[in-house]
Amino acid sequence: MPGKPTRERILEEALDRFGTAGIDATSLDDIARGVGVAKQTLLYWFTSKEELVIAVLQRVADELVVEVGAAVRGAPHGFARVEAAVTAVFRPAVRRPALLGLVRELNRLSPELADAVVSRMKPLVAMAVSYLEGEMDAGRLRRADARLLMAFAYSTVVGVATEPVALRAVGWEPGVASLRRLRAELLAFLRAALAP
Amino acid sequence: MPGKPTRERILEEALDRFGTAGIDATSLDDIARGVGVAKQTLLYWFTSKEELVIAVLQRVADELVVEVGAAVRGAPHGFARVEAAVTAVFRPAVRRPALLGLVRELNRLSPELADAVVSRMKPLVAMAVSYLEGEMDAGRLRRADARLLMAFAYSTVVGVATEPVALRAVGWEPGVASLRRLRAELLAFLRAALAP
DNA sequence: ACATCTCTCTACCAATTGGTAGAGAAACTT
DNA sequence: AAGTTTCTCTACCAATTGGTAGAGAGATGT
Repeated sequence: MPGKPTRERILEEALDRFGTAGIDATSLDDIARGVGVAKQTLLYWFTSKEELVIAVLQRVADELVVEVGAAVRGAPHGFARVEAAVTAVFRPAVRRPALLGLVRELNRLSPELADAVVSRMKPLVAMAVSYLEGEMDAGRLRRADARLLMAFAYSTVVGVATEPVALRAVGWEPGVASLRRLRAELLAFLRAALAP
Repeated sequence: MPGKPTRERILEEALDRFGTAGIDATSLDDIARGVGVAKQTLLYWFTSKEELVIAVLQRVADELVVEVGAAVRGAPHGFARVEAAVTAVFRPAVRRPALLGLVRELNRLSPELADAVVSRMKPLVAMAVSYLEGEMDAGRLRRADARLLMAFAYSTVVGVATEPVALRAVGWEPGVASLRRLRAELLAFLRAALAP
């Protein structure tokens, strides 16, 4: 039982379930059973399911923002920086597929909730956009609508990371080696798409 | 009440709900209420929820395969053909966002069900892959793993079409004009990514 | 006229949903 | 030692879930 405190374990289990099965399709009983605790223990730590959802979303948003932000700031300029961002998104996605799956759940959340999460990401987005525009001005990236460009890159990365079925449809089989090649091809794809 | 037959209206309503809210999160009562009919009428036409799910999935898969297949076959060679495919996927996605949303639901289906749908798409995938490889051999497309290339392109298109929240996060606002620009930028993105 | 088939309904059912009430144990304060 | 706070539990609850049983209405065939 010990190790991490109960609240922590609830949050992690909820993150996994919400991200893979979907929020609406995950019951408090599911989570409680996964943690090995009574459902009422969840409702002690989070007074309602919605509160639990909010807590999980905040955690995911913060984690992603911090992780990606750090990786990007630490990388040299040029495409290497884009590469660092992609890798930073990709790593946790592989380790924990539910993470990006949860980001996708945003689309079926109430607008207020979704907005709350999105606004946390705003600074990171703004930073990325102004960086991309700078690179375009310097001629190091293809000139285009930087905001949409980012949306496309995001879609591509998150899509690949969260859609095993689509990858299976094109004959891809999971594994460490093939995963490495997948990332390499993905970066080549993005590099070509962004090159001037 | 009349117009389309009941069974048809059930299928359409189910498609919309499954695609937007998710399959598990959609109850038979929801669908019945949407159609304006008693829940038991659903269970007359489809003996269980699973059967309804299967019927909806088959319809979506067939529709997409036929529509995209026709568009592609009718287009000239080169990138124009890719463009035709993207447009063919994009059009129904805009008209009916639930369509591609449902494709995403595949990831949380039972493997057997997902496989059944995927195998219907296999011929189209095979055709696309061999076409891409031909173009690469002819030097009209960047040399790369054609299968992964397709997975990336798919992710990008479907992601943009089904994730309004992500688009809002980069400051995009829906509308006919901006939608047109979105598609133009998306095609430019793909063209750059695929160009030799 | 009668029977059959097609379709939709009302009336239930057991299981599961998110949530409430409150008991019991253990660990701090005083 | 007594009281208070922190944490987890059992026992419920009304509402909703997917699904069953079967009645009734309307058309069609004989």
